[in-house]
Amino acid sequence: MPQKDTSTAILDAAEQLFSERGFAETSLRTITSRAGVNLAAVNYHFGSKKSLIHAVFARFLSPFTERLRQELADYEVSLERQTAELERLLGIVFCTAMATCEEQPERLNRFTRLLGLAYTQGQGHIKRYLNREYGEVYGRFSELLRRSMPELSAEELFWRFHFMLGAVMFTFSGVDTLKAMAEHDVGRPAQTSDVIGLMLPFLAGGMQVKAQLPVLLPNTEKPL
Amino acid sequence: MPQKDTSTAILDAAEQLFSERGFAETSLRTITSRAGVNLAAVNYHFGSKKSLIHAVFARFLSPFTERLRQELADYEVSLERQTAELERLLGIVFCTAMATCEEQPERLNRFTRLLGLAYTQGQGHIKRYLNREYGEVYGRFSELLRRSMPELSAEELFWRFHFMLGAVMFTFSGVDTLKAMAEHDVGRPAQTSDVIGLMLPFLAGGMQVKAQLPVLLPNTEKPL
DNA sequence: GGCTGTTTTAAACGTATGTTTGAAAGCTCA
DNA sequence: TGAGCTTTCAAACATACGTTTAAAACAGCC
Repeated sequence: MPQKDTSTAILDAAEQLFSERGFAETSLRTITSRAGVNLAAVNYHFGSKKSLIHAVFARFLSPFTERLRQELADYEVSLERQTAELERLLGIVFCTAMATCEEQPERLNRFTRLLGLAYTQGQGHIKRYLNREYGEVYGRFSELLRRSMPELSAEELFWRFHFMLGAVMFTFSGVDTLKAMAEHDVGRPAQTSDVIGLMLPFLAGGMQVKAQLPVLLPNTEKPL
Repeated sequence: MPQKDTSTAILDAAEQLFSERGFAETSLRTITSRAGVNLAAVNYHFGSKKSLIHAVFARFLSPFTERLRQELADYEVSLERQTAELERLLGIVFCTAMATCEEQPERLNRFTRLLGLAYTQGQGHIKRYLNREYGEVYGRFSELLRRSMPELSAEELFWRFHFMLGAVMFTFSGVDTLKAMAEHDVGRPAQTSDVIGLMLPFLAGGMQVKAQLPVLLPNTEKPL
């Protein structure tokens, strides 16, 4: 096979290593030696480590957001004939993500993990980059989400949306570890699509549960 | 006021800085200068950066797990007279956490963020330490969780538990940012207890939703 | 006051990192 | 073939890090 070009060798190694160890914990030397290229190649092809990180995100997110923009537009049109439905909207996002890397399903895990790292780990420049570059599609999605749950107050929608985001991010961040644990505990191996199948009802159930004031502090009557 | 002891000054600074930037991104020099102590003090009092990280976790987790162990034992006893109930069990964990740092409510956010970082970020030694030191209480909790949802298969319970964990971790990891966003978007400030109040129904709703095979791939009939 | 053990300090050490350099190698097209 | 451009390479650079050291400052106690 024709050996792959230096830039993509670097991107492949970086994507995998970043997702395994985080950004700060992965050195350019580790990346370049894994990729089988010279250390200086990163600075030659990408300029800096920061730009390499951005490029790793862009390689996945650009095709993904392109597809998603289209899918959301179609969905928006379809709303004129049928009613908004949460699970369908969420399904679109998952399907678009899976379709974006259908020849390498493990990339989906790696990538959600990268997104989770970008959100939780410091490295403010990543969040700024993502927002600048892909913030618009995100805004369109959350508008459609709002329309699919018109009975929810803005406040409840905001928080529930982030609860959902957390469940997704966290799960896919550690999905390989979790799959191994699941196989060990439960005795049955799981595929990514199985996990999504289990997650969708959970998310929809949490999003659509009737709002209520719960007994916030069950134990206030006993001495703490 | 009597200036605080060197060790706790270091722990305070480390707890805050780690939770803001992550472990690898926070240098001992930043920590000691924030704490107003000499650089060598960390190695003198804690031995190494690793041990400092462990100590940061221990300072919160030891009292917390101590309380939680007791609360769970009480709950277990109460199960002999009343039926298991998910929201009550979850409420116990939240309340115990809030009670552990009731004079400094912002520590709860910081701390969940640290736990989230420990889970998602590499640094395998942290996970090993946490499991070794506090794994037992976790096991007791998950057993009680199982009992509160007897109708769920082991597989579904496993995954739903981690979806829930993700929602909690992610939310509290970024709860300060999220509160600010919420105030900006929704116009109403939120307290941590408000967030918990909104989260509990979401979690319970997702956990208890009737299992079903959803239309996994809504769009398979259209060309991708 | 002077001794003993503890704590603090400034300085240095060794190592790892991201980046730069300037020459060598490879490639394209006339 | 050979000029002109792109790409690779080994080496060095500057900086930041965690850790160690040995002397100074401090504390408690006889």
